[in-house]
Amino acid sequence: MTEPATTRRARPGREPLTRERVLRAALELADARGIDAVSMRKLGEVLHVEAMSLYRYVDGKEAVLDGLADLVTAEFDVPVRGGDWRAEVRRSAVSAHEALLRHPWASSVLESRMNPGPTRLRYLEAVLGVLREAGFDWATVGRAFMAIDSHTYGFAMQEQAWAFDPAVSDEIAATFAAMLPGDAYPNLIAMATYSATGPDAVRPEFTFGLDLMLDGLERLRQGRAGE
Amino acid sequence: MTEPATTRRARPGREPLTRERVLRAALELADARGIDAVSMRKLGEVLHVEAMSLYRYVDGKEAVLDGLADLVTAEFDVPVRGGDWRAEVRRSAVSAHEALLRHPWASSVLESRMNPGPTRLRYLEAVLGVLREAGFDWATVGRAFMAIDSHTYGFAMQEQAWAFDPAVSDEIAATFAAMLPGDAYPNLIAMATYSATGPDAVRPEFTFGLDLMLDGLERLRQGRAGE
DNA sequence: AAGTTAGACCTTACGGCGTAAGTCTGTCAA
DNA sequence: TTGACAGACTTACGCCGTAAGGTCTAACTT
Repeated sequence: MTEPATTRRARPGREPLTRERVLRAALELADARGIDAVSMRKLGEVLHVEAMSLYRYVDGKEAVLDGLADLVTAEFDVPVRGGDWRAEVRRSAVSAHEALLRHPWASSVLESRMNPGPTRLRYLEAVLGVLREAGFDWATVGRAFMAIDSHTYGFAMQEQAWAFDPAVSDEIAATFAAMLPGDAYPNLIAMATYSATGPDAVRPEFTFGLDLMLDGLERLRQGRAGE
Repeated sequence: MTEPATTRRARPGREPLTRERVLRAALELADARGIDAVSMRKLGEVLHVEAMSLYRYVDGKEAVLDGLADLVTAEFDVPVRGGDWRAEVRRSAVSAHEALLRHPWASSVLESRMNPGPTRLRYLEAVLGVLREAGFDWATVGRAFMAIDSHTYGFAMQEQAWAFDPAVSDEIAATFAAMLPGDAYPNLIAMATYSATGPDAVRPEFTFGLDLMLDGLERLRQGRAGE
């Protein structure tokens, strides 16, 4: 698509639209009313513009989602070289997870995006760099990145799928017990009971799986160092 | 919705519709033409029925997706008690991953589903049982399950996002190098080059992250045994 | 000053979607 | 014979993304 070059002309009343303004509006819309509310028409409405006008700044709906993905990715902490690889990778993963929780719609959007945006590329570059610098060979770097990234996105999505209405979270166990065919699911019921009773006893913990993998990687790294 | 009870009457020409037939048709449609092709109208067309007729057997589009999710979940190997917990959990995770690859549309559908279906509940029950039997406390069982499941779904989705057209996979590196601003992404380019050159050198490997976590869990379990 | 131009925006239209509401039509129980 | 009713069809509404083309206006020519 043709970039609208430097703004030479502007309408009197309104400040001019830009790709940036469109995407920012989309982000607000998604945060406020969910990802399904992000339609070209509603987006136009928010910007006081007809839907079709957006197509001058954005290649279509899919491009809006790509842009949204990049905006959220920009909230990830980028790991820095030269430090403790494990701490850096952990920090970036944790921050990514937090960003995904801030924007509940984001996990599914980010995860289904082919064609990474510039921010994603920068993030990728940094993580690969840190891992490589830590001494992993390229094959392991690739696998480690895949594993950590998968866990991050996958976990955030699962968290949302399990996010029942918190108002009734105390009653989940009871509901479950009533809902399920009698004694067919003892473990499920025990689990539900347990997680409902204790003070947030089994609140999902992103770092559990993350640390399992980081520990394993570190062990792998030290094993290799001895070769 | 009111279940259509035992089939008492049937139209002459056609065999009667059932919830099962609807879902099976949806599965075929999704496999053949992608999840976006699963619309009530197209589904009706395939079944030689108007879209609205489907609503007698199925609560709506969302219920079709729920049903689809359950059908795919039914392809997962269920782990069995009494054996090696690690081998059983691994086998079930690997089979789940394979099922998700067989139905490329499935990861996103499964992952976004709240309200698990009966098959999912059975699967959950079995995995929880095996983990519990292995000696983990409930908190760890919950976290372990979350971690493994997240990795499974997350990995399958990532795999698809990275699945460029295989016909051009040799040229990815070149494309990348040309596409990216010069020397800003050295690691990315090195990685791309590496994975493009070697004989499928960095083909994504689901079991890498999975084994990292299983190893960690086993270590954790043995640590606890000594208490 | 007048004419031209190009960017920004709007209008219309098409084909698709999910589904609420209502209608027809055979079959079977009474 | 009649009435109920399951199983299908019809119509309609308000969404959606976007192709194609039109219009307005500020700024640049000349």
